[in-house]
Amino acid sequence: MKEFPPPPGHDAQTAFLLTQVGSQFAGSFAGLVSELGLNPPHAGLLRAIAFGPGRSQQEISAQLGLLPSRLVALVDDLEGKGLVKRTRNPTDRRLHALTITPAGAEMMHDIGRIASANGAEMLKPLSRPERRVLHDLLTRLADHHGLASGVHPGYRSMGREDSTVGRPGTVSAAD
Amino acid sequence: MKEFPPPPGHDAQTAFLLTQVGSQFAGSFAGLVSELGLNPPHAGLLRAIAFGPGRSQQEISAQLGLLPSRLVALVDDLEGKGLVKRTRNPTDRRLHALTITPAGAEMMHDIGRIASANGAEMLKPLSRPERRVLHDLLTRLADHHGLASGVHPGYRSMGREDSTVGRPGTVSAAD
DNA sequence: TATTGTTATACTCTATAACTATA
DNA sequence: TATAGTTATAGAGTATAACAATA
Repeated sequence: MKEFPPPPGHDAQTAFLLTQVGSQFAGSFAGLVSELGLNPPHAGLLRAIAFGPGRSQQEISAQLGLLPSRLVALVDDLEGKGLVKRTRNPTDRRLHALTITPAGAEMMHDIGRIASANGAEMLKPLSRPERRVLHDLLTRLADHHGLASGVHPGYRSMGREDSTVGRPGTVSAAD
Repeated sequence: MKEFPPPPGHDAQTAFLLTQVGSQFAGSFAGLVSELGLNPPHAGLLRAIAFGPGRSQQEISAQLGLLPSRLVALVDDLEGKGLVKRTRNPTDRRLHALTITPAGAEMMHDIGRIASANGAEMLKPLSRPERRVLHDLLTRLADHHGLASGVHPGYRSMGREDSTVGRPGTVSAAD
């Protein structure tokens, strides 16, 4: 079998497909978690707290790469729903340790079911071996680009100060 | 070789990886086009006009699935940069035919170069055969989910009226 | 004085609705 | 009256900066 080189722009098309399908998957997941009264940032934060309980808001916001002021609103939401709890650290009363409640653990379970169902539905057109191949390829891409496991890059802070151009750099729809 | 079934949640992890990597790619592309003074919606609109010139704003907004009022602002931006032109239809003076200017065609070329360079950079960890496999898998996923070729789902209108729940359904970071 | 968390504020993006002109 | 485009307005989402409590 002869190897034909890819046509010019092939990589661009592949990359575009990746953002297109990725956005579709994300939108589908967002629609499902919204039925639980949450949005994707909520789900990601809840997950971060569940997997590393007892940490301060500062630590969590640093891990997820979001602003402390934004974290406050998200934690407020989750606490208002009784899914997480703030506990002041007695030795340093400035720190608020974040933990999930039993209701939060249940919610995590529901989110997991939703995520599995969503993944199965979205990947339905691929056979199981093909899904494994896709998983392998995506894992290598994620590793190469330094994407922290379980942390969605949508959390990353945007707007660089160091850029020579210094354009607003809006991301909008393509995120 | 024995076939092992994937562990539970494997599909969910694959789907998450897809959104994660897709968001990374989209952000990288957004950063590059911002150096041209555009954002991804600008680029997508310019592309739509270039590939189907002479159509009305109504037609374009329907194709891309965005609101007419939003299209006005985007067209204003592109027209202000001299990349597209509005021409009133003499037979029905309500219609504005959209066409790209020579500068717009040049910009399309620049965007194409950027997209190719970005794609090549993002896919660098994969061999050419692997990129072809990835392209094939993604194409089948896109086809199955009815994603129009070249139209990013970020354009789709959000907020459904028909839903039984009727939640805001914010997409935010995960898009 | 420095740091954690919070609140206040502004800015961008997007969506809804009112408006103008053409038909 | 209906439609294409536009403008005005309001609503989220997000970022910056000021603030109070604690160290």
